[in-house]
Amino acid sequence: MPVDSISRDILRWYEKNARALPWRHPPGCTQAPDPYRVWLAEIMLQQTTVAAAGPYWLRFLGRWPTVQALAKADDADVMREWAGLGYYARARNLLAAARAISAAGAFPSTEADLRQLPGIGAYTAAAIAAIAFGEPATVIDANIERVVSRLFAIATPLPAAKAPISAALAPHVPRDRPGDFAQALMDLGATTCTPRNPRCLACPLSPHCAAHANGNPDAYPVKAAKRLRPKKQGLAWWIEHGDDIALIRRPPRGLLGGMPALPGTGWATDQPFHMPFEAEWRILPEPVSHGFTHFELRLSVACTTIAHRMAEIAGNPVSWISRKDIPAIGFPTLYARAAKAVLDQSHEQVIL
DNA sequence: TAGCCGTGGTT
DNA sequence: TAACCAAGGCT
Repeated sequence: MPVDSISRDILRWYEKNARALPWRHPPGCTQAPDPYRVWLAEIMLQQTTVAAAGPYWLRFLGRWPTVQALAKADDADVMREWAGLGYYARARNLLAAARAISAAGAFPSTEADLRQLPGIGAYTAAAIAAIAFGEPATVIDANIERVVSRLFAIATPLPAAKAPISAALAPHVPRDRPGDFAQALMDLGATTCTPRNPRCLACPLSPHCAAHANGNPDAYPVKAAKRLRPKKQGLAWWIEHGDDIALIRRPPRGLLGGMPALPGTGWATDQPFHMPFEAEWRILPEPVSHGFTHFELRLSVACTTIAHRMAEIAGNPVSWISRKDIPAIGFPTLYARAAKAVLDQSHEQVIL
């Protein structure tokens, strides 16, 4: 079989330039990595930077060192540990998959079997199969899409370009080192074949690269135009009773699904403020600005103190949490910032 | 298919 | 500053 110069050159580059990551074995390592660790990393890394996922991976692994341990965890504990990382459906699917794997008695070891688990799609199934089990799967993530679309000057706009990209890459996957090959391409995309201003002079694949030869690597990959994000607004209610704060839990699916939250109005482009009951309300001078994937939110916060605690607010069941427990409640970032704004303000008043 | 789904860093 | 982007999956 002839030597594939593309896989040879990228693997050679990887020997010298692989990023040292806590879940990764060094290039050329003959010992297979623990599939649980690889899976946990891959889920956390979906649409998430290495820098953001790293501390979460270490904490999860310390608390739940095996898939069996994770399978026994309480849902609320897992959601609290995930708080701040975003895309909370990943955490719900992670736990569901852990329980399925634990019940099955063995970790799925093929791309096809991995693909059946919740939270594991085409990319993640191929990545785990290649990295943890040595299966010569064709791994395609956003980095590899960029590298391959430049390498072969594929002008079809994403996401339709996915199939031609996969077809172009598949013949180059080395059967003996598919995991290193995938990770090498991802590292190359992250450090060298970057979205803007790619460092072609430092790239081991530039001799093979059609976009480099054309002089316009920046033009790839071609992407469909994306819609602009609408601006929405809303009001959160910070309701104190003695030392306690009223919290709700968001519905199990959808935005911030299953996460603790402050009660409040809905969010919309022209959402009017209203209060859930008559009281003396004080509105914080500045709303909390928070960007979601498909809209931007300005969340104002209205504060009051009540004499008699209620079991529900605006139809939502309420739990009362002590002030000192707020930092450990596992708020998603939006509500963590809203709570901080309130607590910072009351702190100022004490000082003044 | 395309919209939904978080957050923080980079340019 | 605003847009872009990240080891995507689900419906």
